Amino acid sequence: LEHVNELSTRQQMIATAERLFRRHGYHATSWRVLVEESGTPWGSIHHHFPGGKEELGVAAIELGSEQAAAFVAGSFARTETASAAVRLWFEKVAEALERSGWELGCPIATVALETVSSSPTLAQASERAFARTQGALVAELTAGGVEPDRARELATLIFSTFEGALILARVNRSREPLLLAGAQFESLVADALR
Amino acid sequence: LEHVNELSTRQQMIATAERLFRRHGYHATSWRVLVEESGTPWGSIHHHFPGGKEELGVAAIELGSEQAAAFVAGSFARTETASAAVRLWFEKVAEALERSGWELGCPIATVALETVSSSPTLAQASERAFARTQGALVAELTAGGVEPDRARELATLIFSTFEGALILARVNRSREPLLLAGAQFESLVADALR
Amino acid sequence: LEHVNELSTRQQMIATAERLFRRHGYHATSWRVLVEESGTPWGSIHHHFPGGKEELGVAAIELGSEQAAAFVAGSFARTETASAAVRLWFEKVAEALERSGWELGCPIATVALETVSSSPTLAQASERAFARTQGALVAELTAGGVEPDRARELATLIFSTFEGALILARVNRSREPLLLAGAQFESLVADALR
Amino acid sequence: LEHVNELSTRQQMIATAERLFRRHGYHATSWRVLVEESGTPWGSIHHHFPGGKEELGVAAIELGSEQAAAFVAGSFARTETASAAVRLWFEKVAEALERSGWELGCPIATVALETVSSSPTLAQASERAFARTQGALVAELTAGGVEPDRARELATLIFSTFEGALILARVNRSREPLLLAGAQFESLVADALR
DNA sequence: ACAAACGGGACCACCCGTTACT
DNA sequence: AGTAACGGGTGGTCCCGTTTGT
Repeated sequence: LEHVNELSTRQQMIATAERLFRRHGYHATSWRVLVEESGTPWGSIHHHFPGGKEELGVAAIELGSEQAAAFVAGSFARTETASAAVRLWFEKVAEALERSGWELGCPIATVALETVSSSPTLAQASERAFARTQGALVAELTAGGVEPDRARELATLIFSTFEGALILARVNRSREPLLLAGAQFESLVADALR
Repeated sequence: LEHVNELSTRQQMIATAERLFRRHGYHATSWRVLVEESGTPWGSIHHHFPGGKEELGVAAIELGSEQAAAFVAGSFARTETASAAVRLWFEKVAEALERSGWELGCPIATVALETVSSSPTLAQASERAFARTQGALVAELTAGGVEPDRARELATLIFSTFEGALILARVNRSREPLLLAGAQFESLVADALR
Repeated sequence: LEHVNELSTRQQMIATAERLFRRHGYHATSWRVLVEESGTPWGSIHHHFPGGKEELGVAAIELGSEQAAAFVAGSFARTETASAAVRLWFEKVAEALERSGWELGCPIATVALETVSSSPTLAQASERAFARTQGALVAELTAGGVEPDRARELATLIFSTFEGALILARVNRSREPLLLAGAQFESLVADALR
Repeated sequence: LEHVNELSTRQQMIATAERLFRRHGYHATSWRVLVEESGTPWGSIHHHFPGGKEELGVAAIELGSEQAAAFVAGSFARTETASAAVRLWFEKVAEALERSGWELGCPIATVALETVSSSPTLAQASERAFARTQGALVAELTAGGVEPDRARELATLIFSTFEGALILARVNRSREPLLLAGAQFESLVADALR
């Protein structure tokens, strides 16, 4: 029973951190706000994260990439063709973004940009996180019938656009960049399937 | 003469801020570091930026968007077709990024992501800055022969990809995402020119 | 007028620090207590001591050694022979210690012992401070007629005993160690004068 | 068997504490560092030291005074006259101090100075510890032929000098203060033996 | 005897904005 | 146009003691 609690405290901190990092970024998220939002105890911070805030950042980024990869997989699971899956993915993300009041962007990008030039640890975590998400996309495209080399190329392109469109959509408070990209890549992937 | 000096001090602060924001982001850049890096006087901060750090942020973002728009225009000026220009743009940015030790990313994106959900002033400045850069791209594409409506769509798509590829390139320390996108959009723009 | 105030704030902080370091040592003296005791503003700490607590420590140690050297000189000024001066010095220190409720020991020794193995900066400051005080004693002994080489030896011996007796007197809440040492060195110095 | 283990763990913690207190003092020595250095388990702290850090401090000081008293006795055991013993004592301590990289000073003085004005418990422990060491010296001098009253006086003087010279030697990274004092007291004790 | 987590609080560093004065 | 100091506040880290459960 306690084991559940222990897991829960650390996990709850990470989940809250992931949300706060998405919204306000790494530096603007303080431990104080984190414990207030998550309802977890101050005093256990150092116990659960002996590596300090950096360790929290790494954990949050990892959680974010897991969720992102799962989101990709979910879109492919719900559609018949890879091309439709890509479109659905972009559309669902656009919807979720709008529903959050344009607040919940990519859980990796903000922290990555803030820390890539100052914290090697977080920079590597960001790289791994992007690679994992992109890897999920490559796997799904290949499974969907795209030739492996082309799948890798396409995934890099699509994922780049995804990240950029997510930023533009958030700043412009508009789904358009994501929807446009979704439509464009639907046909591009369809071409690759022939 | 004095007016020149004042302008110069302010301008120097903004230029240094633009560089530091690109590298470390908004919150991780303090006035102290700024005056150390720029060699400008402490005491003039409030005089030149009565609006505080936010005003500095707005100015830096504006400077960044001017430079980005000029960079786009430069690529189109140096090539014959719009499709070649897009490719050149991505390639040149990739080169510049690598030359900076993968440190100098987009001057708008980092600050935008950090502040979009907390500072309306900076959020609006980011939106305007993205719009200006994207607008330059639309103008060039139209001037290059792309049909206006398609030019707007293409510009949104290309710019989205540009922003995302810039992030991935920086985090992965690789030009590939930018080069891949450049190549892809060269043919897409070429299609639009027919 | 303001110049006076400025001097006063930093100087007041140092004076209070010297007192607190004497009483409780370096690590047990916090900035919070310091500003409370001295009535100086929190916000100016970093302005007056950009080097942080270490810089405060160095300044306090320097002040302490100045006062100690002045105390030595004062004893020699008030007596006719060097031997009587040494005795008077030990006696006056013993009185002062008792009057302070056995709280105000050596302003250098505590900080020195706490930091000699961890802060080179403070270790050097301690060494300089001891050297200055001991140097004052050498100068006075020489001026009093002791042969220079013997004066240096005697000063080292007397100062060692002074520091140790101060500790024992404080811990035992007794003037005896200091008085005993004073009496012993009176005759030793008298021997050196023949 | 279990009893042996328990004793050993506690004893190991005390021994490590004694070393760390000598080097860095009481306040700069944390439980975390202690368990890391000693390799003893976290969870046993409260079991072995229900009185908290203060109890550890008392135990370390007691251990220190035992070792110091034994060191004194050892010097007297290895020499024929009390005067030679005193000199040997100072010389051996000077050697040991230098061998430790000028890090291992008196196991009592640092903690004593840090806590004498804030923790009555530790202050009393320090007083007892000094008294025990000094008492060993008195006993040896008396056994060596010094008249009891003079032995007490001499011991106070010598021990004062010992403590002070140990500080100066450590801060100056020089054996000189200890050697000088040893030589001086050799003749002083020799005088007392006549 | 040990382990894991809680829990509040304190540490020093540093932040940004403002004021008084040159 | 620039200086120096003020001023409150928060940053992340770490501390020591306690509790709960093996």
